Amino acid sequence: MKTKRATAKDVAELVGCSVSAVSLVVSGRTEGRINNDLRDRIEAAVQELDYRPNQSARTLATRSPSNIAFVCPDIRNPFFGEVFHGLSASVAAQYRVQLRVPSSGLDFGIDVVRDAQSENIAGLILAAPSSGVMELFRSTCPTVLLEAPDQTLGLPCVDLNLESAAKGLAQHLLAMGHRRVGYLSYQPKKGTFVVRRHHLEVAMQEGGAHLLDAIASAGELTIEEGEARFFESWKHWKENGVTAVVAADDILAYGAIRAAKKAGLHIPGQLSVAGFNDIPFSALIAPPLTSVDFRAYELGQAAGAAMINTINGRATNLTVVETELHLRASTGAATPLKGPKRRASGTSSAPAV
Amino acid sequence: MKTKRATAKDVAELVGCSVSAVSLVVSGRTEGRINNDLRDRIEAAVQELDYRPNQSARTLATRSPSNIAFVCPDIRNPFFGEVFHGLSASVAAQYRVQLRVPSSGLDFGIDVVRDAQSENIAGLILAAPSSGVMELFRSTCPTVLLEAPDQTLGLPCVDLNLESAAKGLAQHLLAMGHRRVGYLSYQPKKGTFVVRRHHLEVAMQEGGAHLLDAIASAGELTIEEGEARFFESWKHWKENGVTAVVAADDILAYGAIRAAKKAGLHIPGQLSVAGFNDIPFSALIAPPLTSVDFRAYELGQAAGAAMINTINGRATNLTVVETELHLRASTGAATPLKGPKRRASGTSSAPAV
DNA sequence: CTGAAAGCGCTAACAG
DNA sequence: CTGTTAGCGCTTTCAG
Repeated sequence: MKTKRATAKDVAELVGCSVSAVSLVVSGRTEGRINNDLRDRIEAAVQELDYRPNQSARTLATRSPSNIAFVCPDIRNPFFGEVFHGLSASVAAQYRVQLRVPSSGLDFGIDVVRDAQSENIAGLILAAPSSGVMELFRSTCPTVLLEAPDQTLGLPCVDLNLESAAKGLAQHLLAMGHRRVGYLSYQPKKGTFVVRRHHLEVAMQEGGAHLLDAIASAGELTIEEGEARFFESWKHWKENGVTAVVAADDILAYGAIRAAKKAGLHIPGQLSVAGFNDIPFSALIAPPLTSVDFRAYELGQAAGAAMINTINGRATNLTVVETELHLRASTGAATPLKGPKRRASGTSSAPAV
Repeated sequence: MKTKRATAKDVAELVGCSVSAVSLVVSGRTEGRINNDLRDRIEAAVQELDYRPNQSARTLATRSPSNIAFVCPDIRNPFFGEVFHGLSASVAAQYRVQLRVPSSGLDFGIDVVRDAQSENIAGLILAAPSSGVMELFRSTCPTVLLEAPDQTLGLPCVDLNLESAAKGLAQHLLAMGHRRVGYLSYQPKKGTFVVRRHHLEVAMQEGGAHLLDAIASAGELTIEEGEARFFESWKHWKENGVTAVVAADDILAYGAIRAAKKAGLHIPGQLSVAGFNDIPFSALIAPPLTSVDFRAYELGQAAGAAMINTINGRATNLTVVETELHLRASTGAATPLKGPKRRASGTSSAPAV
């Protein structure tokens, strides 16, 4: 069963020729080098032995690796799956892409990056790297950063237009009359999350509104965490007249919705909820979630294109992928209120749909 | 910037020693071999040059690869992300795992498998391989199959207990009075889906009920496909008195729910819906979906364990991971009906929640 | 047209 | 204790 994998030497011995001949034949550069008879015999032997060249050895010899590594924090998040898909498709003609994620926990550390670097890879893509990782990072091959605003290393980046995303969301909420908005954050030190919150806050303030942070930010990107952080913060928010909550990511928003429902709040009657990312499930939950579409597939494609350019020495500094706000039923008009502070005592129970 | 990666030779030259010395030092086997002074100087040079051994070259030399490849159909499906996570964690002490997926399309072909095999890998894990792939497959290293019932090659397998899953679901539906159940299938030639449907049908029949296939099975695992197939089949189902629909996967069930709602059907009042997989979002949609939990993380862990065993020559034939039925609001009592056939003409519109 | 030889970066015997 | 040698599987000059 575990037939030892055939090597070029095996083929050569079977045919009675040299290894170089089989090398030429399998790589198809037979033109004017190998006569047709020999070629046919080699090809037959290749078939028979099911020989396929050892890619690692080939890479070692040619110094032209055939795969690029994609490192991301958590592949369970459908967002990264979609990014991976776009990336993979856009480089498929020339490279295979292999995914690397932390074996456990919430985010990748420098170790995962170094593991990837220690293989022979043509390029490296780092998705949403933490500042901790970037401090320790040393480039050893063409590298592209994805979703890494604030990282001022000279590396090519592909970022989302988070400013327009946040601004769009803010304007929507402002137009609906929201002046006090709770914010459920995640990884407050990671560039992409810093920026989301920042632009949202700026835009809200320009509209004369305020962002109120949750008591604590989510430690993990799970529904449960979103739920727990919401419960923890709700008293504080309620006392300060919060009429809408924005979550740093849809998954947390799901948790917020669940918690709000459990607390007997009607959405959006008593509380509006919105998120970032717009993963496909956001349109299906109850109520459908207002969210900013991050165009994950495009992001992956852009990363692939940037990678190819970088490998070819035409490094692009920064690519920006646009985002799109999707308005759904989870956001609605703010409950009318009089002063800047209101005591939303109890709940005037509208049927929680 | 793109400082050429340092090699063992570079380190040796800087220190003025042989490459073997640095090899011994970096791999920590310095005991009684290298004197402390030399060791320290080498370590200093390693630091200075930021030397890290080329893993591919090391593998080539030692013939003991350090990573295992995981091939799966579609990483956008959170199920596989979770499996990957479990797998990754369970082999972390000894191996890194790298993911391989098709660059586009819905399923991996033999090409993806061969790409993986052509690297130096310690093991290969194939998730839900199609029969087409398995026909062409030739093992070149320890291989473990995941979710591959019906594949009678002599390879170690990790499967779900699909029989108890389907039986549990059937019994639930039977108890609720359902006698005509629509079935929304996906990839009807892939082992895992064949088996899901089969056991469901058998269990339904034992209870005197029938499974009615959709007009066509879903070509892709997306909400849209589920929706389209439902619409297409609903007339047929309705005419035959179908009171519940089971989807081969939760994602399709989401589509069915959306379609049913659009058709003005109340769930579960007029139609019950259930799925397989129980991805985390299933508890959040409206209405929450009754589904069979596939324990993705455990499945991944089991695959990791089976892999380790196989590598160590103690191949396990088959590992079965249990499943668990989660009852939620999407399933309820069948609308009372008189004969085996009922004309559910129109819709007595109960408010679609 | 074809084979022998060198070398990619590393490790593992074996001498000194 | 340390360096030299050989070789992992492949590609690539360079002679013949």
